[in-house]
Amino acid sequence: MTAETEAMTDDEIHREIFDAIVEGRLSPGEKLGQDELGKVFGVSKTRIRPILHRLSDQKIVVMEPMRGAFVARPSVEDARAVNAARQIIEEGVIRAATRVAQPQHLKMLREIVAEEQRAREGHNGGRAHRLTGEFHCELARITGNDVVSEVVRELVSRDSLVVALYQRPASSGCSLGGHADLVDRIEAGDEDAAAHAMRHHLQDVMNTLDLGDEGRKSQALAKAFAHLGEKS
Amino acid sequence: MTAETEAMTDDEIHREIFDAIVEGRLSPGEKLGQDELGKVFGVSKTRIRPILHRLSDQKIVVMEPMRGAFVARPSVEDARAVNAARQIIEEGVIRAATRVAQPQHLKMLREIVAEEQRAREGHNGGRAHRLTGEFHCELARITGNDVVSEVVRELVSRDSLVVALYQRPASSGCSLGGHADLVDRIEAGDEDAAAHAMRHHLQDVMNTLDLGDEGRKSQALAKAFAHLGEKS
DNA sequence: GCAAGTATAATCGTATACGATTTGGGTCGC
DNA sequence: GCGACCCAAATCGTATACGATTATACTTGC
Repeated sequence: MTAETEAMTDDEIHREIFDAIVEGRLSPGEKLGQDELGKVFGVSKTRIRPILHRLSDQKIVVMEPMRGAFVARPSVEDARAVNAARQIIEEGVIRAATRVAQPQHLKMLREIVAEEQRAREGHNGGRAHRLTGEFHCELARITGNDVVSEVVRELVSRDSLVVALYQRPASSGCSLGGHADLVDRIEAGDEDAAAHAMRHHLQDVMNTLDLGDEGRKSQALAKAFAHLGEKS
Repeated sequence: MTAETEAMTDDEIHREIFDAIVEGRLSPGEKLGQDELGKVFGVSKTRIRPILHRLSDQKIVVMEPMRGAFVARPSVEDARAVNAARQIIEEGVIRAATRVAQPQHLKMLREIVAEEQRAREGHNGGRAHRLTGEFHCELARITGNDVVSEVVRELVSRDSLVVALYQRPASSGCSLGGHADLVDRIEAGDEDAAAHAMRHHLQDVMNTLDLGDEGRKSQALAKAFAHLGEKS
């Protein structure tokens, strides 16, 4: 269990929890006990608390006063806000990327798209989703600006929780051609077309989500026992 | 001194230090002792440490291991990176803002521009600079997206330290017409022109800085005693 | 039998205490 | 006189300890 007998740095512990959440190993709403995490990583909760606060700043954890930390459970409004923010910010990103993109960059992007395709064909939804995020991060990296990369990375990680909560069961392979299309526009050097495609791509992703039934966040139980009663 | 006998929440303490840095009350490089801050706010350093870490995540404080926390002292590369990131991200922001701007929004922007002008005429450089940041934040607010507003706010705050370090002494009133021009483009509804103007505006701000002499960050002492010897 | 009130256990938030590391000054040797 | 070494004071980082608050289970009255 505590395989790491070696001392872990705060950043390592942070990344461990961060990845566990973004990759779906920890589900939204799950409790993150301080003493419990402390025992897992072999440290005291004195070091756990600031890490939880940091995750809270990144909006992938929520801390309820005197109750503890939980994996964030973004509301429908949050989901729409993050997606809208991505439409605004990543428009600037893809415009900048289109201006400076080199053949090597396009090659890298196409490789990710291909891997994504393979993952989908193998019905590996989790891996496909990870690569989707990776694509957008790599796109940001083309700008050569670490600050931009960090911002995009944060937004993408927040979206991970959104899809974990609101993804339609059978629609893991939705916007198949979206990314390939973006690369084409970038390669063509058509900045306006690339920007337009990006906005619609993100809008498409939004539309594949199941944001209609508002109560899904608290309907996990209702869904689990749906077979008991059909009415209400 | 500790006027606040009432208990302050962590966020209040955070904001207090944050504002002190952004408004220039604390200069880049200044030491932020944990025990010292604890005594100032009447709490223990257990509560100070996470706050310093949070400021460190926001990149306006740096924490050197086993040495303590200091007000950040962004390098020339950092300065360029933040400005470049703003050019990329705020292009998306001003495009989105141009699409949805209402007369009331333009009125608000023009008021800020006017106040800025007055502050400059009154040779109140500090206030003028604060309003410059306010302008960009208000622009982001037009999008109606809190996530975007937060991102812009963070970038603007980081730029505060850059100008505190690299601003040319006599050039506090540099890009006078820049903001008014931006509002005109938005009012005209010309998205491309607004985006173009934004990029050049940020580039202009960059050009007014004194990034040439690389060592300015550690030349505070050298400059203070420049009269002693001209050679070196 | 069920609801309300109470007591206990568990957990959070903060202060205090203690080892680890750095910094500045002083001393010794050259 | 100058540099290297060493020691003490200060500060950081972490663990432990303790009050405060909440959740759970039990008891009691209706």
